[in-house]
Amino acid sequence: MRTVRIGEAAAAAGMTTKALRFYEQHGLLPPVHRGPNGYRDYPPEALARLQFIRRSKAAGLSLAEIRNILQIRDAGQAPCAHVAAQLAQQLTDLDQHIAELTALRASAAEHYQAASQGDPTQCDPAQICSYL
Amino acid sequence: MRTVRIGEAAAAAGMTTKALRFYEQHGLLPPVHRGPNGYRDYPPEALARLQFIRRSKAAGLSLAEIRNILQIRDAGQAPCAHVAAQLAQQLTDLDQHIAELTALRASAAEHYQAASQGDPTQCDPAQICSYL
DNA sequence: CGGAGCCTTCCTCTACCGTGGAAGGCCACA
DNA sequence: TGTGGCCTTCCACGGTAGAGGAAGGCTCCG
Repeated sequence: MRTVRIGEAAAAAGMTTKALRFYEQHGLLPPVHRGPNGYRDYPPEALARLQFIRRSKAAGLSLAEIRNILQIRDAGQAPCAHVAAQLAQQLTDLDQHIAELTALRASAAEHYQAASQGDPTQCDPAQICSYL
Repeated sequence: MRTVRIGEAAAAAGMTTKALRFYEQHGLLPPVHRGPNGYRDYPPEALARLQFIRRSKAAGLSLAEIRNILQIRDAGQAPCAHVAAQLAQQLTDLDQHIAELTALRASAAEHYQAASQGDPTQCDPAQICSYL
């Protein structure tokens, strides 16, 4: 198992080198060993961590939340309970967000009905558009 | 009908003075007449425009979209057709956004099920958390 | 005359997640 | 030796809709 440079690690995880440096800078990746030329040298195990970040992002977690989880794991604890709590919060947030968008959609649909059936010649210029 | 200063206009429209200057700067409000002291002097008709902006924002339109509508009206045309098209687009966008969030919610719910029922002691540290 | 409360402009900051580019170093191949 | 392809750092930008504040001018009231 050889170490890889940032480009290869990024490609293996389906990310960009920019993203990896960004994650390191923001505490999602520990400072990695540097070769004599200053290049980052990633051990093979780093890939699992990158993939975890990927999965978590896909699950809708923010980088801050992912960082929290990683810190728990790095402290030697199993983050399962924290992950469950985070996901529960996520569900609540999503439900509220979806409800808001759904309400907005209903309101937009009403406006749309009015606007598409309305008569432009009856629109009062002073009101700009009477359908909004 | 007297002209009003920015504070009064903003209060009447339920906005802040910051917002009014911002709208002017971004082309939603035409440059307004200034008094001899440099203060902005809003004519009473300006209120309708502000309220239109308010309604449009409440309908979920972005400032850019609102600006487009206002430009059409300022060009002497009735923006109804454009408004209808904009709202139709808005509906499409909302539907897609809602669908995405709904899918994300389902996936989060699945993860949550797994995480809350899982056994932390069986979690492989190398994977950080097997429920994500 | 003094102070409160408006107004002006201009600059910075918010949150999110990186992307783009500049300037320069390192390495291999022809 | 040159050239292309990696790598390094650091700075700026994007989109959204303003908020916050500094420094200074105006106006009204007592």
